[in-house]
Amino acid sequence: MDKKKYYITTAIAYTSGKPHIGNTYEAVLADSIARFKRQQGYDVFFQTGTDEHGQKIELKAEEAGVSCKEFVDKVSGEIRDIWDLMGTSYDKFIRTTDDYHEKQVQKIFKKLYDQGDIYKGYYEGLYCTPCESFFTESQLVDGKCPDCGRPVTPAKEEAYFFRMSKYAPKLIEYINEHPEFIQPVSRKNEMMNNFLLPGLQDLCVSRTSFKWGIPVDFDPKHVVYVWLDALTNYITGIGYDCDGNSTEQFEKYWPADLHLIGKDIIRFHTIYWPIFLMALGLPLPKQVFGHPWLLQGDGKMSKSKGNVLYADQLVDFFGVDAVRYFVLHEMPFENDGVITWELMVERLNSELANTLGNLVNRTISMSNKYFGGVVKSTGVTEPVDGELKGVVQGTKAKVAAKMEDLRVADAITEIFTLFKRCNKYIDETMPWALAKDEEKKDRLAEVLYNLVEGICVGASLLESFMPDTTRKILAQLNAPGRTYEDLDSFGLYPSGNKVTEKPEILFARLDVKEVMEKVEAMRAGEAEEEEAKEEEAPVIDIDAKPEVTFEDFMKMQFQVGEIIACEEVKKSKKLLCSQVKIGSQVKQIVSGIKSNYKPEDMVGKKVMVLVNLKPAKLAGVLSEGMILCAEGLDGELALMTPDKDMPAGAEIC
RNA sequence: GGCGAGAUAGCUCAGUUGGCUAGAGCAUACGGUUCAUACCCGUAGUGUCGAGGGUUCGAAUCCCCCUCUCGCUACCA
Repeated sequence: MDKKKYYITTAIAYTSGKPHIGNTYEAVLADSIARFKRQQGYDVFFQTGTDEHGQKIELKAEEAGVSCKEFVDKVSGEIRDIWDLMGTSYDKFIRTTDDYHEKQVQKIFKKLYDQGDIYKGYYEGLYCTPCESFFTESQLVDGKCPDCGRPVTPAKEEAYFFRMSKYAPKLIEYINEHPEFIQPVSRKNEMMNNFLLPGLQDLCVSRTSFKWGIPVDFDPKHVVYVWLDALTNYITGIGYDCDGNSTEQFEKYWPADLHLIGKDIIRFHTIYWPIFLMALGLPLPKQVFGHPWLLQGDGKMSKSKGNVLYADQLVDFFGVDAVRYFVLHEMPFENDGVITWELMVERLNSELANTLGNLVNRTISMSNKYFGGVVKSTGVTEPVDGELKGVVQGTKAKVAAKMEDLRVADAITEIFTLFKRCNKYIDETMPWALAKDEEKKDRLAEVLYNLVEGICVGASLLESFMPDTTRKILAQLNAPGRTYEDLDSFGLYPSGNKVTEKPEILFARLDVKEVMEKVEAMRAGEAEEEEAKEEEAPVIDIDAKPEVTFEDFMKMQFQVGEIIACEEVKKSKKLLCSQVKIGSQVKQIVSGIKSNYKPEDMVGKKVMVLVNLKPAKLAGVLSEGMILCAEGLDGELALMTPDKDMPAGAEIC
C-alpha cells in the first residue's frame, strides 16, 4: 500500500538580510512537523526557500556594490546555512531566481492574462520603496507607509491587475465549508469580516518601477510583482506546469497539506493564493497556519532597538537542540512567545539539564555501577512498574493527538511528562537501597531495565523536536532505533545490551550570571560596530520625487504658525487637533503626531505650516493646513521650528 | 469608528455543555533522598477567577454595564 503523502511548506524567506530567530523559528517549527509526519510513516515533502526579487533587493545590492544576483546568492546561502545549522530536514530549498520557477511564473502570468483574470490598467498611489507596496492615500499612517512608517512617494504606473472579485464568492464558500482551513480560527473571522465580506479589491500583479524581478514576457517593461512570484513557489517547486505537463511529483503532492506562515501574511495565503489557484484550476491547500511571533522581552525585535537575536548566536551559547527545544516549547499556539537569554538559561537548566540530562546520566551510571553496564530484564516486577509502563505506553498517543492539532509545544510537554515519571520511578524503587541487598539483585536489574526502556521510548518520541539529542541518548544506551508503531509497547530494549561506560553530559547547566556577562560583552562588540557604521552614514535616503518647477513651488504658501491650543482627537489614535495662529487668523489643523507630542507640549510652539492646503476632514474633524515635521528612522517626528524667534505669520520662503 | 479576542496564584497559562474544598508548570518555603549534572521526589500554600449589577438552588463559566489590554480593519493633508 502506498504511504500517505504530506506536503508542508514554510513561507520563503526574503533575501534582504540575515534572518533573526523569529524567522528561524518558522523553519524549525515546520521541520518538527515534517519529521513527526515522517516518523508516523507519511511520505513527506518539506519545502522551504528564499524570495529573492524586488526593489528593496535592487537597492541593497547597489548599496553593497554588487549585482542583484550576487547579492541574493550570498544572502540565500546564509539563510540556507542557518536552516542547515538548525537541522531542518527540508526536501527542497527553492529560490525564486531558479530558472524553472521564473519560466513557470511567466507562463502562469500569460495564461491568467489570456483567460482574462489579469488585465492591464494603471496604478495610481503612493509607494513605499522598502516595503515595495503601493498605498492609497487613505491607507497611509501620518502620511507615511502604514507598514514601516517611512515616507512614501506618489507614483503612477501602468500595471497589470488580477480580478479578485470574480472568485470571492467561491472562496467564501470554501472557507465556510472548511473551518480548519485557516488556523488559528480567530484569523478566519478577520479575513472574512475585513476583506471578503466587504468586497475584494483587485490586486496589482506587476511593476514597472524596478527591474529586479521576473519579466512579463509579452510586455517586458513589466516585472511580475511579489505575490504572484512568491506564492507560486509552492507549486513550481514540485514541478507544476500550467500547460499540463506537470511532473508526477506535483500530481502526487499537490495540494499542500500545510502552509506554515507568519501571522502577518495570513491574508495573502488565505485570500490571494487560493484565488490564484482557483484561476489555475488547481485544488486549494488543506490548511494554512499563521503562527505567532517570537518576541524579545522588550517588544518586537528590530535592528534599531539592538535586540535582535540570531539563531547562530544562540546556538553558540546553548547548542542546536536546546535552541530548537526553546523555540518549539516556549511558543504558545495563538499568542506571541517571548525569548530572552535569562529564559533560555532557565529552561535549559530545569528541563534539559535537570529533568532529561540528569535522568539519562543517573540511569546509565547506576547500570554501570551495579551491573557493569549490562541491562537485563529479569521479570521481577512489582505493582509500581505498571504505572510507569502505562505512562510510557500512553505517551505516543498523546503526542500524536497534540501534533494533529499542530500543538507542538504541548506535544513536547507530554514527552517530558514521561521523563519526569521516570525520575519519580527512581525515587519509588530506590535502586541504591536494592543494591545493598544481594537477594534483590534481580529486582534491581528489572528496575534499571524499565528505566532504560522508558527513556528509549521518550527519546525516540523526541526525535522530531531534538533529533541530535535522540541520537545521543540512544547511542549512550546502545539502543536500536525503533519504529513509530513500536513506541506504544514496552519491553523492546534488547535484554542483555550494554550501555556506554562513560555517560556524556547531554546538557550542561549554565550560570545565568556568566551567560549574561558574555552576552553583554558580545553586545558591546556589536554596539561598537554599529557606532562605527552610524558614524559613516547617519543619513536617510528617500525616493526622489519628480522635479517641480519654480512655479509649482511658488504655489505653496508656507508660514510660521503659533500653536495656541491643542487637544487630542478623541476618535483617533494618532491625531492631535491644533489651533494655529497665522498672522491675524487662526486655523485648525489636524496632524498625526500624537505618538511623538502631547497636546500640552504643543502649545506655544512656533511651527512651519503649509497654509494653503485644501481643507479636509480627518476623523470627522476639519483640518485647514499641514504642520510640517521631519521624520527619523524609527518614525520619530520633529516639528520644524524657526531658528530664531519669528512672529506668527512670517512667510517661509 | 467597525469586527473580534482577552483580563484567573509572584510569573506563563488551563479551566469542556454553569455543579462538589478553582487547577498545571515555573518561582518560593519546608520535608525526604543520595544513583545522578547542588540533582531528584514529596508537601505546603497564597487567588475578592478585572469592577459592578442581574438570572439561578448554585456562576470563573450565562446576561447587562463599566474599566483596561490586545489583534485585524477604517479614518489619519
